[in-house]
Amino acid sequence: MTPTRRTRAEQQAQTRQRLIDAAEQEFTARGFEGSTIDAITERAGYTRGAFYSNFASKAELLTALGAHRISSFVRDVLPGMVGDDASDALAAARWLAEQTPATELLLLIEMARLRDTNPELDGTIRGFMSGVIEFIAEVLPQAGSERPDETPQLRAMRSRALLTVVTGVRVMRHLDVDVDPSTVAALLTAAANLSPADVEATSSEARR
Amino acid sequence: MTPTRRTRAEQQAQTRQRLIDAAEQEFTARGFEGSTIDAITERAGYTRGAFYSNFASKAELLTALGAHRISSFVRDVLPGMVGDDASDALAAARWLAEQTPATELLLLIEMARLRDTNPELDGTIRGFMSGVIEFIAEVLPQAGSERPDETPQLRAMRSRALLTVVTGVRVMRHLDVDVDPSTVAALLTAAANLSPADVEATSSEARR
DNA sequence: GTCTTCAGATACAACTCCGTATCCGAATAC
DNA sequence: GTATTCGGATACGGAGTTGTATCTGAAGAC
Repeated sequence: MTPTRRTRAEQQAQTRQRLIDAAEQEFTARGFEGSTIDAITERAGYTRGAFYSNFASKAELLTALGAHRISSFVRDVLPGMVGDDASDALAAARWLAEQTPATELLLLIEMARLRDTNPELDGTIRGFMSGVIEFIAEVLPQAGSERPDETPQLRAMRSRALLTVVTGVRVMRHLDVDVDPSTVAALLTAAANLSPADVEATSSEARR
Repeated sequence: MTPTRRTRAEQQAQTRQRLIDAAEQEFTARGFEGSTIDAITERAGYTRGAFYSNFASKAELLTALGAHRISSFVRDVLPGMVGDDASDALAAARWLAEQTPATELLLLIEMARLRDTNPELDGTIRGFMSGVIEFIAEVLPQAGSERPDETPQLRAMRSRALLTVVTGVRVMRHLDVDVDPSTVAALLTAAANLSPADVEATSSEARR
């Protein structure tokens, strides 16, 4: 059925990966403490023995999962979100609306809550976020390439603003609040086109 | 030490409230499944007996906590966030930045994750969100009262947009990403001043 | 003042989960 | 082909958690 690996190293790598995948599903469905090692291994098609010969503890599995998510999210998901087809803000908004529940985001939030007891997660989270922000900053200019005045700082600022909006939308969706695509699109373009002038303007304008 | 209530009803109400407060701390610190009834009751200064004579299960306590949070957040926290002193967007942004970790938001996210196993949470979440959105919609006009063309729909739209941005910022902060106050301020005013024209513009503008 | 009721404490039984210790069988080395 | 190594399975002890069942002391009724 599944193409069986041959060498021991390949075999174990596959086992390890399946455990990580299963853990992601369990974690997002039941939370970290809510997930049991038995449930994870069973979902992956193994027993507890397989788990303990690959990881020392549940926390270590979480760390491994975080590291795995960093790369795959930046490589596979983000590009469709900011670049390419989504250079149109409205398209990006629709893409956001159609996305399946924000698994990695919820995972990140959970990891953040576990920082106190598992300090090693701190680096994982930080790495993930800076990776995402850098990626967005790189892709951003394509959507507004007619503006040559962009400093790296400005791009970074716009990137963070964009990520903030995207995150907000995803959380709202997770909380069953509908934000209609045109609103999302408007927010996205506002974030992507932030300029120092805008920022100056805000305080005086709102101050009436 | 603590002013002791007299009647049974008052006494029990106090106990119940203390259990709810303790539960909130435990839940936000360790998550729902991560918290034990023993830890909650002990933190509140009671034993398991007190718990089971006030709640049928941990899930019921969570629901009670959610209901309690709905009112207190809308009454006590939100006003400082959108109205009054914060009619200045920059002030609102700073207020956001200074806020302690977004306890009720994290609680809400956790509750959303538990929807599948506890369907009654669905109504709680929905009630909370619509309450917040309505509140923002009511307070909003004060900040931009010179615009008389506001339809209820537009106000609702702006309210949702604002809440989206606020939520995004709070999550970013929880994930240790700094979004500087001026950026937040710019996003907030953009959200608060959304107009149908903006929305129309986005698609064509971004489409180049 | 006596009796009743009930909030909360204590004790207990069943269950679940974790981690280790032991075992098995198939790749690797020779 | 035989010996060895090691990924993964099985078995078990121990700790922690939940829910119930029973008990107690003080508030309320009369």
